[in-house]
Amino acid sequence: MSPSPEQPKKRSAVSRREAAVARVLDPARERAETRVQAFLDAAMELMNSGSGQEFTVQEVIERSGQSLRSFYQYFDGKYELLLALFEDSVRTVAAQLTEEIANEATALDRLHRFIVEYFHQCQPAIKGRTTKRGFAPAFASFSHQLLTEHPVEASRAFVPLATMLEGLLAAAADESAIRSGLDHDRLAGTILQAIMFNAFAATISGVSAHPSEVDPGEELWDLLINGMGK
Amino acid sequence: MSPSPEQPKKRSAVSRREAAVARVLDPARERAETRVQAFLDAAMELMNSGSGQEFTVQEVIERSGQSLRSFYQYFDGKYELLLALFEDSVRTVAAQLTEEIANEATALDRLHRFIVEYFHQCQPAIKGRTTKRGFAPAFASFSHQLLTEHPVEASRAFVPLATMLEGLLAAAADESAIRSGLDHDRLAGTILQAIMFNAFAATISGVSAHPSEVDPGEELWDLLINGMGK
DNA sequence: CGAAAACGATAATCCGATTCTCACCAACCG
DNA sequence: CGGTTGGTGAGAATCGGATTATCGTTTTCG
Repeated sequence: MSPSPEQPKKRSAVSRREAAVARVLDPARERAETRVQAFLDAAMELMNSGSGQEFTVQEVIERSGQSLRSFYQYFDGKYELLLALFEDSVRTVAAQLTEEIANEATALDRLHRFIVEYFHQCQPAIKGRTTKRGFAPAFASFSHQLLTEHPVEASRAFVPLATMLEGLLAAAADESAIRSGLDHDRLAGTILQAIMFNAFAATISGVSAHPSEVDPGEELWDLLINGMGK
Repeated sequence: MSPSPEQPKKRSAVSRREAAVARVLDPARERAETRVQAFLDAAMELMNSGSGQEFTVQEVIERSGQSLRSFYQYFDGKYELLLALFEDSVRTVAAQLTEEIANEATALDRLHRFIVEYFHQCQPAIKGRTTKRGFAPAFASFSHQLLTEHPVEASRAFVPLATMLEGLLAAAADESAIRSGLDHDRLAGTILQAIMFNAFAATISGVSAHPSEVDPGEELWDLLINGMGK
C-alpha cells in the first residue's frame, strides 16, 4: 500500500489511460482519504474547541466515528497527526494571506498587510470577530516544540509561509522600500517567529496590563520597519 | 543521620529580634531548604544533561537521594518544580547580565550588550564554549508553554529580566539614544520574547542553511535597533 | 513522655498512548 | 465455489509516568 501523499479530489481532464487506472485505484484511495480527513477534521475541531493539543486519541476516534485500529493504520501516532494538522494550517493561512494581500498597491503595502494580518491570524480569538481562523492559537506550543525538537520537519512545514514572505521582502527591496543588504531568507524566518510568538503568547510584561490603545500587530510592524533607534 | 549544618544561609545584618525568631524556626527551615535545593539541583542537572524537561520524577528523586514522599511534600507536582527552576534561572541570568553590562559606558552600549548577551545565554551550547549557562535552552519549550498557558505565573517569573530591560530602555531614551514615544513596558516584553525564541528555536528558514557569517545575536540587534526600513 | 509531623520504602492508582488479538467481511484468485 | 488476503471494528492488554495511599519508623515539639 502506497497511498500517494496529496491527491486533490478534483480530477477533471485526465487521459483515458489514467482514468482507467484510477477506476481501479481510486475507490481504495478515496476511502483512505475520506478516513484520514475524518481524523483530521475531528482533531482540528478538538484543537479549536478549547484545550489545544491536549485532546486524547480516544476523543479523536470517538468524534470521527472511526476506530482506534484505523487511526494507527493511517498515522504513526498522535505526533504525526498533529504534524499533518499543522502543515495543513500553514498552507491554509498562506493561501488566505495571499488573497488578503492581493489588492495592495505597493510592495511595502503588501509586506505590511502580510505582517499585520498574519499577526492577527495567530492571535487567540478575542472580540466577537468570528474570523475564519486557520491557524488556531492552539498551534502555538506545538509549533514552538516542533521548531526546537524537530527543526527539519518544522522548517519544511513552514515553507509555504516562509517563501511567501521572502518573496514580499525581495519585492520590497526591489522597489527600494526596505534597505538592501538583508538576508531575506533568514530575515523571513526571524520575522515569522517574532510575529507568531508575540501574538501567540501573552506578552511578558504585565499580562493584561494595558488594554493597549494601539493594535499590537501594528505596533510590531512599527518596530520591525523602523526599529527602536532614532 | 547528622543534620549537617554546613550550609549557613547568608543572612548578615538582621535585627536581634529576627535572629531570635530565626534561632527557633531556622533548623526546620534550613532542613527544608536543603532538601528543596537538593531537588532543584538534581532537576537542573537533568535539565542540562540532554533531554530537556523530559526527565521523570523518579530520576529526580534518585539523583537527589530523596524520597518520592518528600518530593510531593515540597512540590505540588512536577510542574511546580519546573516553575521553581525556571524562576531561579531567570534570576540568575538577570544577575549575570547585570555584571556583564556594568562596564559599558553609554546607555546604548548597555542595551546592546544586554540584548546580545541574553541572546547568547538562550542559545543552545555550541562550540567548545563552556559558558556558565544559567538558562539552559531546555527551558525553551517550557517558557513558551508557560507564557501561553499560565500567563500570570510566566510574567511573574520574568519580572527580573523585564524590569531590568525596561530600565535600560528608559536610560537609553534619556540619553536620546533611542527614539522616544515607545512604551518601554510592552517593548521590553516584546524584545525579550523575540530574543528568546529566536535563539532557542532553529530559525524557520533553512535549518542549518548558512553557517551564518554574522553573529545571529548581532543580526537581531541590528534588526531591533534599525528596523528593516530604509 | 506522648502526640503530631515528617520520612522512607514501596505498592496501588490513574491516565493516555500504543499494541495486540480475534473475528468479520469483501475483493480477488485459481 | 472454496480459499486466501488485507483492511476493519471492538476491545483487551501493555507500558510509561505521574500522583496517591499505606505502613511502620524517626524526629520534633509541647
